Amino acid sequence: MQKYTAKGLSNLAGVSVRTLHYYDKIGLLKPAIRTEAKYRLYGGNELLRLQQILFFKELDFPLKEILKIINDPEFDLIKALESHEQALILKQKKISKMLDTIEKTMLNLKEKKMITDDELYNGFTKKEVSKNRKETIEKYGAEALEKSEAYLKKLTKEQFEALKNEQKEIFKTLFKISNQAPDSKEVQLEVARHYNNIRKFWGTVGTKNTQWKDYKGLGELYIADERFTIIDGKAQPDFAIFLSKAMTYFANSQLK
Amino acid sequence: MQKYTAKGLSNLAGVSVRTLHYYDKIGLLKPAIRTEAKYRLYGGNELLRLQQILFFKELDFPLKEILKIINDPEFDLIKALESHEQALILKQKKISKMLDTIEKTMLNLKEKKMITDDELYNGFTKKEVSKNRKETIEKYGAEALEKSEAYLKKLTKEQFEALKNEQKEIFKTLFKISNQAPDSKEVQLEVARHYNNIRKFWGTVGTKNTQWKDYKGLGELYIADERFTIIDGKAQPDFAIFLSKAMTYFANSQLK
DNA sequence: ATTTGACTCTAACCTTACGTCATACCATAA
DNA sequence: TTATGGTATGACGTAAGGTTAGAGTCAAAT
Repeated sequence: MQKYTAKGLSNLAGVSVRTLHYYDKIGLLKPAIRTEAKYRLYGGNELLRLQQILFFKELDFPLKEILKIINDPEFDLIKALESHEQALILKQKKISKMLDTIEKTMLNLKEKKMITDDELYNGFTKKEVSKNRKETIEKYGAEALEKSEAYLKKLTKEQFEALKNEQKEIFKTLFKISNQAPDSKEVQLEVARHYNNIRKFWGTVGTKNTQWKDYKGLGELYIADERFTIIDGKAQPDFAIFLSKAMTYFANSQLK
Repeated sequence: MQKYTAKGLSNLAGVSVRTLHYYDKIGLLKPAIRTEAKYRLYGGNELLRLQQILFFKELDFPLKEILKIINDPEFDLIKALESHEQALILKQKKISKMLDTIEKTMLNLKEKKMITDDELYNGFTKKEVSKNRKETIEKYGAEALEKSEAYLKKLTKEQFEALKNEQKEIFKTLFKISNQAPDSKEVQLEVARHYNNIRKFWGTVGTKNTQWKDYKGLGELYIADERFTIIDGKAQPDFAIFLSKAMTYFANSQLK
């Protein structure tokens, strides 16, 4: 009868040598003999037994169960298969539910979702857009703009509208006192209100640390996209810069 | 803001306290504060964060993945959901395959399958059957008979027919030399042939040890069921006893 | 005869997501 | 004041092996 070394059997059956060691240890598949040097040697019977093991393993039976099944001929195979079948059906149902949930979640996200590039810059001509981008890049670097846009695209439309509309009042108040220093007490107080107002859109996503970074990024976004700082119908780029400075100061002061 | 103690949050969210400890340790959910006595206290934010965690956990995301998702707002949630969806679909397909295989296996087993009590004793009148059983019990004990019958019922029809028919020749040879001692060399040689012949029906099921036990059980079966030892049309109960002895001797000698 | 290179052995630690003690500390009500 | 019950840390256990590490073995090539 032919003998297989560990590697040999491993190659034949497509399992790792470690697996054979393990099966040996737990008594699932002992080698036919051990050489003088303790080498495992398997014969044809062991190959067949291994194939049986792999059959049940394919069906996701735990090894302990497999051990029972092939060691104990008294074992009621049909019953085992039936109960295993039930378990698998349950698993399948659970997965179906999860798939449903994922489907719904994605639909939700996609529906309320992501502003397209077009939407992002609607109301501007392409020329204006590229000019705006160019200027922003010159002043703040390409990275800052990229981060701003990436952030913006992650907002839902809902959040985008909220950003544009819900804070008009705070912005008006801030605009009025924008002759003061960005780090003055009065300005900072109003910025704090702005922060609290906006924070709810982030929910609990992100650590506090990343939220401060986001908040600074939002300031840069205000500079990059004039629509946010339209006060009484007119864009106010200087105010956007003032605002960003005030926000950055606020975030930094909160960081420690 | 309201505070939750470990148990409190655990009750609210339906997770164990140990889970909270664990999430704390791996940095997935830190308590808002620790009291003087190191007690964990969670706030509303932590409750929300925990609910997010549980949402993804429900979808079978590993905790590491969840950590990334809710800590890094840059993380592409949709992509993550999509790839997870694919993984789940694959899982489902795999399970479907397994269910198929199980179905087929069970069909196979049931088709070729299990001898009914009727079949087991067809050809005998009920009286003869109960007499046979009674005698066997008297001679070998109830346990031996039960084991024999249990074994027999686990055979497929195919195997049952094989047992009845395929060994006629070996039996005839053995019958001829049944005047010798059961442990004589010549008898044992023939028994070895019988063993090798029959062993193929067991395949690789069972350890060698249990196979020897089975072989002895088979000997008792021959005594209990006269159909196996019909030589040239006549039942040979004495031969059955002789045979069983020879088989037992063979099995015992092989055991060491 | 020796040196490679490919294998082999055992032992031990690592992984996931906690459950389950063990031991000691803390808080509150009767 | 004690009984009761919550809390903390630490350590071990789970399933099925993966992954080194250190040491021994085998056959072929030099």
